[in-house]
Amino acid sequence: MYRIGELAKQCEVKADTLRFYEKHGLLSPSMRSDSGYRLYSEQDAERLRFILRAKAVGFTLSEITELLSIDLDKSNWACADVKGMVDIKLANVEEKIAELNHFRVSLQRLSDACCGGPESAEHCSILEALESNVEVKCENHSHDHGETEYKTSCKLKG
Amino acid sequence: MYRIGELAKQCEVKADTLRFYEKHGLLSPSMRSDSGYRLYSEQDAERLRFILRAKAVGFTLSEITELLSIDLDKSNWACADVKGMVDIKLANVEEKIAELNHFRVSLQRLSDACCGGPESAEHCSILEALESNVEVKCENHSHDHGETEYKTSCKLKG
DNA sequence: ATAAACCTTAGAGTTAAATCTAAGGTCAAG
DNA sequence: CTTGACCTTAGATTTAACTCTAAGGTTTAT
Repeated sequence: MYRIGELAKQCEVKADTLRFYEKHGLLSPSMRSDSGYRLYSEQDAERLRFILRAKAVGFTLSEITELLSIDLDKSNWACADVKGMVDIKLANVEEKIAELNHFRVSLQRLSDACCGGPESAEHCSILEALESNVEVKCENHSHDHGETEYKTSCKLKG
Repeated sequence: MYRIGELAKQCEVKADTLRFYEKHGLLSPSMRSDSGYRLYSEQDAERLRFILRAKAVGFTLSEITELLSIDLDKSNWACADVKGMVDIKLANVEEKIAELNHFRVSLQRLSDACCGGPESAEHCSILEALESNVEVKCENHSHDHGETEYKTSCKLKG
């Protein structure tokens, strides 16, 4: 039997987290000591590891609750059910990745459009792009800082 | 001048959101009507569009607050400062993408390992992977449901 | 016997960005 | 003159997953 701090350390979580999981029905210690300390069995520890593995692949705690209840009652569930959950989650994750990729591309464009030098930001392409509804379309840019020699290889398209 | 609902509709946000932005110092209407209604100028509307564009590339509201204050005081900032913000955000977004890709790969492996059929989940590879510290290593799998003919092309590695 | 390290509880706080509620005032149309 | 759509405010709620606080009890080592 492990006390809360022992199990926490072993699984690299905080004792707080174990209390939190208990409050939310994910994991309860199978015993209490005479003085009321939580005592976790090896089975409890395994359940915790299940939870942590499921977290590591991206499931939320409420999804994990569902997975745990399926796991305890496997014979009443089909593979299709379990795979369905994974596939929904996968679609979910792919959607978030797509959104972030959109951010990434836009940010990269902004970054590429700006010289990043010590010049005043008065003509900064990034700020200009945010000010007007303009799409940054290129990769290299030199500001017009009133100098006579520069190359402008960047086009803004409204 | 636009009333709150008009500007909200025009920019496809809720009036609540505009009040929220005001409370948090991002956007205040330049006037109030005699009866206390918020009245937004075209300049206010432009500021809102700036905010929404910055949001669309992934900046948080507090980052946008910073961008707005730079934008209003450009001459005291360098391109490097602005590009720096974008690059930090970009790194940030790339980190999140990497994390989600990790999830995606793990989920894909789990999904591929499971037949997804109507069979009982008693021998489901997904649940087995979550139960034990096993890595799913392959793409195709048929369960051993006690049948005599099947192919197991999936290996689990402990 | 006392200090340090551990444990208990209930409940509040954190983060981000809204969203909602209640109770009421304003305005234009019919 | 009343109905309905709009507006006002302050403040509570939402979501997820913790994290922290306060006030106190237990264990272990010296």
